[in-house]
Amino acid sequence: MKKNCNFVEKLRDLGLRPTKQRVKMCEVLFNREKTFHFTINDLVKMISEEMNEKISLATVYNTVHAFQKKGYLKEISINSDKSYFDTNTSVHHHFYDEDTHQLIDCDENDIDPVNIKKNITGKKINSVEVLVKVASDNQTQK
Amino acid sequence: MKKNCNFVEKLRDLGLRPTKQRVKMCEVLFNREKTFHFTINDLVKMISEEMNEKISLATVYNTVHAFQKKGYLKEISINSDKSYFDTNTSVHHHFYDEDTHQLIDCDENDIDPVNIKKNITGKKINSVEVLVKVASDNQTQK
DNA sequence: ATCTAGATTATAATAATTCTAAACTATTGA
DNA sequence: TCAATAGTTTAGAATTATTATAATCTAGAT
Repeated sequence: MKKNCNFVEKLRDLGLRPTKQRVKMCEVLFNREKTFHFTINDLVKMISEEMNEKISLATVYNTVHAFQKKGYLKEISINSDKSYFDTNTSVHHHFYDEDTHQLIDCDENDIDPVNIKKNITGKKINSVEVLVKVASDNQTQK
Repeated sequence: MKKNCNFVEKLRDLGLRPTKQRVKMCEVLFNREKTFHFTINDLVKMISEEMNEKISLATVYNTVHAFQKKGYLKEISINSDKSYFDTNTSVHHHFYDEDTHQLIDCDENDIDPVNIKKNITGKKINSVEVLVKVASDNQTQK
């Protein structure tokens, strides 16, 4: 997606102090061709394996939540014992494979735009997320 | 919704042994005019407050999951520290109020049917859920 | 009435997440 | 340049939801 980005500037733009840890996390998360989904646990592993770094678990949580609040990451609504995040912050939807527990991005053309005809009075719509749960053809629904 | 249902028969039909605890839970969950959403914690409270009964937490978990597996309850995909269940098992969608953390059923007419144009090869669609996150008009997105 | 598979229970264990408070550091401005 | 400070990181403890365990109990069959 982005290459050799100046994450220091990007962080400053978001109003986040560009600490060593945050810049490292930006590199792991955003210095890639493709966006992807992850859990906190995945991310901690990536940091230690890909970057050979150790960032405190508390900092990983803090930073992911800071990025999320600034709209730099998106949390995906799926009922699971853990939280899933997405580096793709554009409006898009997901397939969830109940066999493999994998999340797969819906292509823009896979699902027609969702038409909300009536909203709750006095509220504004922050997001519209579609989750399509799929499983093997030859098994009963979980 | 249902009144004076024979929950013993209903449980048997589902292939679940109609124990005292399961019948009590059916009464709390399904002996109402309206369907509703709850967490395990809500349910435990309802059992002790409305019915003046004490059912072990493990049994409440077991039973809710048994009901879910049999399609008598539906789990709602929302990212939260706890799981939400719905006594309305028909296909319908939800508003989630980020201010009050309340789940609200979408009326059948609030949202047009979601049109999935392309599915994952070899998989069958088990469910399509839309979650519309809303918040007060006069505040920044959470 | 007895048997037994399935259910219930209290409690322990696990796992994700948040809290805490001390140590550290990026930025500001003298 | 350097100290002040507000924001950040950290290890570890605390919290919370959920699942596992293993002993006891019970609905339904014989």
